[in-house]
Amino acid sequence: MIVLLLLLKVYLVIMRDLSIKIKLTPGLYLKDPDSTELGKRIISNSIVLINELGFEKFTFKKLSKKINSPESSIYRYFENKHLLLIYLTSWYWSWIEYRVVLSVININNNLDKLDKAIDILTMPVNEDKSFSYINEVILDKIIIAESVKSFHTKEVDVENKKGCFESYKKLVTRLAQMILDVNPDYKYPHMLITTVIEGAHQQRYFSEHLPKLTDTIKTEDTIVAFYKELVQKMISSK
Amino acid sequence: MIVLLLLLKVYLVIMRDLSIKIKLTPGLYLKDPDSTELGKRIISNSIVLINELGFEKFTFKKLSKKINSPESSIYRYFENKHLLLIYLTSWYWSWIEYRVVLSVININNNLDKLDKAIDILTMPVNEDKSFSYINEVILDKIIIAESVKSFHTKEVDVENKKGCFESYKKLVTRLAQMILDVNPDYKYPHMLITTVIEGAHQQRYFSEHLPKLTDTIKTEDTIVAFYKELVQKMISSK
DNA sequence: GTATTATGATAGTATTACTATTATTATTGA
DNA sequence: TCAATAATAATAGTAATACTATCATAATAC
Repeated sequence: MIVLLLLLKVYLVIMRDLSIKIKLTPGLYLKDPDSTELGKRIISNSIVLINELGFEKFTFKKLSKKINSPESSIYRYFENKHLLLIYLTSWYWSWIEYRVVLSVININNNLDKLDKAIDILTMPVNEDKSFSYINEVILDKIIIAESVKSFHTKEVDVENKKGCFESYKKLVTRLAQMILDVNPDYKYPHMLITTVIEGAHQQRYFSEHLPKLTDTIKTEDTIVAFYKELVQKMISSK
Repeated sequence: MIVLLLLLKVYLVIMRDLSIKIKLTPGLYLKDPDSTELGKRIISNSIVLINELGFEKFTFKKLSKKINSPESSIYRYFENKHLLLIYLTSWYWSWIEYRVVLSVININNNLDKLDKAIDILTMPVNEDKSFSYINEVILDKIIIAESVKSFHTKEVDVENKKGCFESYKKLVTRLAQMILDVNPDYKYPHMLITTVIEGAHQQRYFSEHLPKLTDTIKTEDTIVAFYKELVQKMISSK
């Protein structure tokens, strides 16, 4: 009983610690949106609006109407909508990493750990985990539909130097290490992981919009199964 | 000797046939750019300019300056720059399919055929095959950097109905069939192929801009090797 | 209770993404 | 060969986008 309570405490501390840690590098914003009420309204409403309009048709003007604040106030938080998108994706990847860490903490077999982690990377987010002011279900949709745009720009090298993609790199690094923990000789852990992460998102997008490009079945989750098999076959020595 | 000449003739007929076949569905354009001098200048210069500026900063205005024709003339060929991008990617996938068909025609082992096809899907385009007025080396760069934007929009479903993505689907269907020719029991041929195609492009992009997300080595082509192994391991009936 | 900071209100600008109109060539076809 | 047709050029214009600037006001901190 005491052990259980202790475990629970460890959980909560980690959760609290990590939830507080979803503070992102200052290179992403002009003013930390997590530090004010307006900032939080910008984040939560931009998620809804980007999902509704798509990133191309989303503008700060429209967002300003939605939150009843002047456009110029939004510009005090983010240089432009592209950096806001990077902020959202960074938050997302940090949140995914937090969930990976949490879900793996009481597993002591490396293969099982990796398996659990792949689950989190490839499964869709179905319920809002009610992480403060961010709707994770909608954010997950945005990531599937829009996240590739965050790094497919001419500014990618400059932004990369500024640290804009650290959250994603951190997650990939962690998972690459988890692969190496299972098979220390495996040569391409980063390629494998990004193939899985981006591939799973891509397949989800295809199954909704371009079903001829995939083989998903409505009733069962073929995507998770496919990428789990992929990882297993690739890292099995021999 | 006669056999050789006959083979050559078959080659040329196929080449001519396919090269002529890189006429794309009329849903993509208002006026076929392949039918006029101006249309061809629009295509060839847009490839160069999109590569230079990136798709976001590319505009019909800037293109019109480059080709010394009014902006309104470009609008007579394409409704907007997004449909021009779809046109370019469609042309690209049709061209890739043409190369796949050609490279595989004199191989009679299904596994070797697939292997050769994966080569074409995953290798970068190094030399301009001088296909008329289109620079395939630069086009390949655009596809790697920008092609995901062609279908990651709110209009994807409408455009899909108009046939905008038929070239890509046709290629994927052909390769899925090639997988089934090797292993008729394999369940996810489309997923596997899109994972390979998009994955290879993604890894090339990462190796240039976000190297922490991949494991490529400058000296050798790890990307081709990685995805070949992936396909082989996935379809081998264990 | 003043200094600081955050937000609101308003205005303005260059560029983008188009549409429209008319003039001028080039091509076709009778 | 001349008229009709089609294609392009030249020019103008508009609403929206992507910002920047300024000043007033409200909230908070010391």
